[in-house]
Amino acid sequence: MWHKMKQSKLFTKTSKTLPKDEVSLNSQLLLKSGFIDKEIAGAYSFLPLGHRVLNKIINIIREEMNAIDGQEIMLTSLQAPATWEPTDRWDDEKMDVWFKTELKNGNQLGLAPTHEEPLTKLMKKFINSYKDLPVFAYQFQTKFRNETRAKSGILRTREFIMKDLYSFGRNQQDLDEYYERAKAAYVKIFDRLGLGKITYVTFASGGTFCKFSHEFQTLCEYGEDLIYINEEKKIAINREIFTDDIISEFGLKREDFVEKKSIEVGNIFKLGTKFSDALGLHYVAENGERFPVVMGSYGIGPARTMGTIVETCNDEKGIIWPKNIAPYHVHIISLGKEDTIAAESEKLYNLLCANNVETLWDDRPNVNPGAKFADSDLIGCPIRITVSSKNLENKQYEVKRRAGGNAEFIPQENILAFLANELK
RNA sequence: CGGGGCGUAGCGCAGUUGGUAGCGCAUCUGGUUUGGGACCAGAGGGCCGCUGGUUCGAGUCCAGUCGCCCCGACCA
Repeated sequence: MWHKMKQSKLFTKTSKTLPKDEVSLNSQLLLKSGFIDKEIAGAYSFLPLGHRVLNKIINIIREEMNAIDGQEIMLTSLQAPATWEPTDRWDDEKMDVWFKTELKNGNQLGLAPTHEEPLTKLMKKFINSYKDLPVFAYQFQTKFRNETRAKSGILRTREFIMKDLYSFGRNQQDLDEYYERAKAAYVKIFDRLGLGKITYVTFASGGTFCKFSHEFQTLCEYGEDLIYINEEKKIAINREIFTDDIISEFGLKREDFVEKKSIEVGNIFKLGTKFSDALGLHYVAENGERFPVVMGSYGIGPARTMGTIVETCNDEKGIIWPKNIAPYHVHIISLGKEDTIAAESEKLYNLLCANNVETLWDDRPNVNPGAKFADSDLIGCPIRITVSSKNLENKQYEVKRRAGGNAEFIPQENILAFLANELK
C-alpha cells in the first residue's frame, strides 16, 4: 500500500456543494470529501481515499479470517442456471434479486447475489473423505442484487463487495465449534474497526437447521433495522423474532428491553446440510458410511461497514476516521508560500513516510488556510500537523487530533515518538 | 412494487402572460491576498433528461417515456 500522497497530485477534490437529492449522511460526507462517486442509483465507485479506507477494512477482516483458518479464494460472478436449479434458487420467485442476462448463444446467465451453490459445487471436487474436513473458505467478492429500492448511500446498493466465508464440517459439532470461533472473530473485527462499543450480537431468525442465526448490529439512528436490547443480560434480539414466545425463552419480559435502531454489518448462519443435500456434497466417514457435509455461512459487507463508520463517526465539519482505517494517519497542512515552509514540510513528510507513518501532505501553494483546515476536517485523518512560520521559529510542530481537543505544540525532534504513541 | 417529490452549465439554483437562457460556486487567464472555505478584472462552459404533440414560435403548455431522491412494502 502506498503510504504517502501530496494533495496537489490527488486527482479528487473536495466540494462545497452536494447534489440536492443526496440525503444520507454517509453519502453526503463521502461524496463531498471525494472518497466515492455515484455511478447510478445503488452503484458507487471508490476513489483513491475511499479505496484506501475500504482496503483497510478488508485487510482487518482478512487478518481475522486467516486467524480462524480461512483460506482465501475468489469465485466468479457469472452463473449458469444449472448450478442453482438443485436448490430451486434460479427461480425469480424464490430469489427475487437476480440480475439475469444471456450469452451470445442464447443461454441464460446470472450475476451471483451470493455464493452457496457455486462453492458447494466446487467443494465436491475436493471433499471426499472425513480426512478432508473441516475446511473453511472465504472471499472478498462482488455481489449483485437487483434491489427494488437502493437507498441510504453505500448502505444498500445493487453491487457491493461482500466477505463471505463458508465452513464445511463433518457434523453438527464441527459446525457449532467453528460458529463460535467465527462469532469471536467478528467481535474482534468490529472492535478493531472502531465499532466495538456500539455493535451488538443479536439473535435473528434461523432457518431449517437452527433456531437462531446471529447478526452484528451497530447502533445508528439512520439504521433500517430495529433491535431490542437487554443490557443486564447482554442480550439483543432482532425485531422479526421479538415475540412473546422467544422473549420468555430468555426468562425476560418485553419491558426488559430497550428498542434501538441499528445497521446490520454482519451475519453468521448455520446452514446445516441444506446445500450439501441439494447439491450432493458428501464425504465418506471412517466406517465407510456416507454423510452430507455440514455447512455454515458468515458474511460482512465491508462497504456497508464503511458507511456505518461514517454514519457514527462524524461532526458538523466532516468525518472522524478511527485510526485503524483512516485513509492516512497524518495530514500535514503547510501554511504560507515561503520556500522555507515548503522545504520544512517536505522534510517532515519524508521523515514520516520513511518511518511508515501514512501521510497526506496538503502542499497546495495557493490555497488559503481556511480552505486547507476545512478540507482537513472533512477528510478526517486522525492527526493534523500544521507547518507554519510561527511554529518553525519555535522549532515546533502544531499537532491537533481530529477527534477533538486543543492543538499541542510538539518539539520537532519529538514528533516521531509522539506519533508512535498516538497511533499505536 | 405502491405513494410522494424532482430533472435547466461539473454542483446549487432562477427563468414573469409561451418570444430563442441567466446568477452563485467550481474551472481557466492576470493581479492582489494567506491561521478557519479571500478579493478584483476578464474568459470558457448548455440536446433546458428524452420522444412526440399544440403553436408562427416551447425551458415554459399537453402526452408518453427515462432517470434521481424520499416514505412504505420487500430484504439468509
